[in-house]
Amino acid sequence: MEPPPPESEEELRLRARRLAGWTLSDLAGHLGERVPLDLRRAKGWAGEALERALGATSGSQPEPDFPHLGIELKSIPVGHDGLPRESTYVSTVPLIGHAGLRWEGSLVRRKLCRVLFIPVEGARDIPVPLRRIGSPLLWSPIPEEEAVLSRDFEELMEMVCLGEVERISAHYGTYLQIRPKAANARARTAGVGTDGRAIETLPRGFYLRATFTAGLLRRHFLLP
DNA sequence: GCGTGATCATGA
DNA sequence: TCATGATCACGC
Repeated sequence: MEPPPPESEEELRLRARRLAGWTLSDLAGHLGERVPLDLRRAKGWAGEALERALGATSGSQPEPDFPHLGIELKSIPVGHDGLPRESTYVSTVPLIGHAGLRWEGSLVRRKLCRVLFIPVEGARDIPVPLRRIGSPLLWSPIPEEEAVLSRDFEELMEMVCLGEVERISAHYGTYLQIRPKAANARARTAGVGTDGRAIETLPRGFYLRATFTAGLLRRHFLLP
């Protein structure tokens, strides 16, 4: 049910390809689990179930899901048109001690360097157990995409380091954006305020815009 | 609280 | 209608 980590990229591709066409009910049965009938209290279930089925070294470590292969796994909820319904979480935003952090040395780059996207039907009118898993896409950013991602990252991190975290909204960034990533709006973590003073602020995460991932899927599949 | 997996719910 | 800001669960 839960295989060891795949030994090669090819093995991972084959495992993912085998899941295409399965429903979430099939996936749960394969893993010996129950499918949640409502995702409101199980938002990460599909993504975590795919990790288990593919042999990702689970856990919440800040590194790609398949560290030995340098591959990050992302399930992506798609509508009836096959296009993403949601943005994609990438990683936590380092809010302190990262002045001068460049794209090249970032966790965001390490994770986005190679990503296995697995589309999953996400239309709300399809009961969760009946939602189907799609064909996987092993993606790496083309130079033009990486250039934009790199610029977004460095511009956003510059704001963070200059003490402008509180001024950052999800409107900033072309492909990459910063949004809250916390249990609730009262959560607090250490950050830098104006004048470089320490502040307590809402934890944030980097996300890929849905319009960006839509572009990826369009490039590789026949989509509107 | 942190970092992971994300989707929900509502205001624009 | 859709993206933003808010929220849910889990292991540690």
